[in-house]
Amino acid sequence: MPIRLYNTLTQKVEDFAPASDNTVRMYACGPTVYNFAHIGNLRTFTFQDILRRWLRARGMETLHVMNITDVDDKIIRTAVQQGVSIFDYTKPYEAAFLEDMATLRLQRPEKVVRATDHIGEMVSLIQSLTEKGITYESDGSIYYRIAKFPEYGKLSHNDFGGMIAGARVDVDEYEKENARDFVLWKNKKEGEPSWDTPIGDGRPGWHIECSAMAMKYLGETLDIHAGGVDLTFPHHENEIAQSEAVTGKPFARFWIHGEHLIVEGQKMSKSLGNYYTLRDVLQMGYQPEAVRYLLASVPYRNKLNFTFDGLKAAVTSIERLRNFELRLKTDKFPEGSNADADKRTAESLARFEEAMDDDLNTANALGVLFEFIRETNTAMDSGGFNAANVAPVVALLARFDEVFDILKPTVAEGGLTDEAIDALAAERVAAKKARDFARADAIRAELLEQGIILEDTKEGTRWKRKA
RNA sequence: GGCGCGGUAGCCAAGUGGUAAGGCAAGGGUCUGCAAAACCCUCACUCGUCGGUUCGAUCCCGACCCGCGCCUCCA
Repeated sequence: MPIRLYNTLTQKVEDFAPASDNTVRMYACGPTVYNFAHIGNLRTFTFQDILRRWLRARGMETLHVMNITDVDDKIIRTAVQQGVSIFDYTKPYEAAFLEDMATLRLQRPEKVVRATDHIGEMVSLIQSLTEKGITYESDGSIYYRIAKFPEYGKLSHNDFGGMIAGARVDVDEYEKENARDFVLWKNKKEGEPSWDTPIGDGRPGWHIECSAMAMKYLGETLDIHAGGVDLTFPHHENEIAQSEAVTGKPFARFWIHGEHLIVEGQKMSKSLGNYYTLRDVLQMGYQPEAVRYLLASVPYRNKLNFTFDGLKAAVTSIERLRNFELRLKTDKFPEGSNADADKRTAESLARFEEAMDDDLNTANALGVLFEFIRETNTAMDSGGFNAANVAPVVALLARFDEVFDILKPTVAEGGLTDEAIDALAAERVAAKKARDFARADAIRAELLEQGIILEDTKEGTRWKRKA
């Protein structure tokens, strides 16, 4: 079965394959770097990560471009206020964003590109639009006349036809012919950064950057354009208008939108005090994997209710998965092979993949895996699992972790190394053997303080890091 | 008003026209120097409400109630 993805454009789940060769050309709207990313932003980027990882797991190559919006009204306003250049203002947030991505184990897209490095491309695109008679100028700014693009509204499934006639003046100081017309190039304002170009001294509007950068790196028709739901309109609608008016070709074959995250049942906002960055959550003592697991566990088209109960549940779930992996790798199983065990593993792998193929149904995929783990644990307890059955299970877990990536613990800086833990664990075993339980318990307590849990099993003592 | 999404056990959540996955929590048990950890078992006659279609509906249709998103910057 092919991978099936929901396409906002057609409002249907469709079979997906790249248009040409084996490379998926995808563009994902990245962050505006005026602040630290919050967990809501990160939910969207986690969904994009799951998407790209699953495409790759299914044997495709990805050419994934993510933009960094490093110029917009908010950035300019704040930078001017602080008396720094927009570059100096955005630079640390851009770095922080890339750091957060790495912390959350979000794979780096093949290309991460800045808006301000592509002013020339944007200007060319605006010039092409002007040549086609789609733009108009007002007060030194250039606008897109949506009346010239009859398909306007096809992505967000809105009919704007009736509104074209009712020309209004926008509330800001720019004159527009139609309320829906949007700015491509903003005239320079005194005291604000600008670029002196053939179309004037000014700065780009928000929408043009994505069209320009996407087409520069990925060609006129992308396989996938992804982003948060809120971008569907107007941002993505405008991208379509800009790009297709110039090329006459579909801008993207698949439009994939990730739902938002809410916090404790409410929209996240600073005024409600439920606004969290990744850094905030990690400071509370949670591991990045727990955040990643929680963000990935709800299918991307559903709203995700981020709660601390949910985060704790994620921690415990990860432990269950890791415990199983640990058992698989440390238990001694009888020689030979059990046919039922292999059959169960093969079927679970197939069901896991089928769930992921089904529009990235991560909740279902996790269900398959947990059910498999319970059944396999039972088989292990009752002797229905042999040494030769281990390898396929290891492969199944690897397949799972290829996309979820939560099995490997994050080792804190300055924490105990594996070798140091091994040594202490061995010392405790010796103390136990000598029936020096006081010493043994002391070591156990000491390790626990460092987040290391010791487990005495039939095969001996093993240890693990707390999730 | 327009477009769209959702209401499944204490919480999160999958799902199908044929009688409810999974995770967490809770209760019980196995194991153990004690403990911890681990593992196992139990846990929705019921899927917002009311009608309809059907041999049969949580899943299809209609109405209604509730919550939410977008239509303005926003992941």
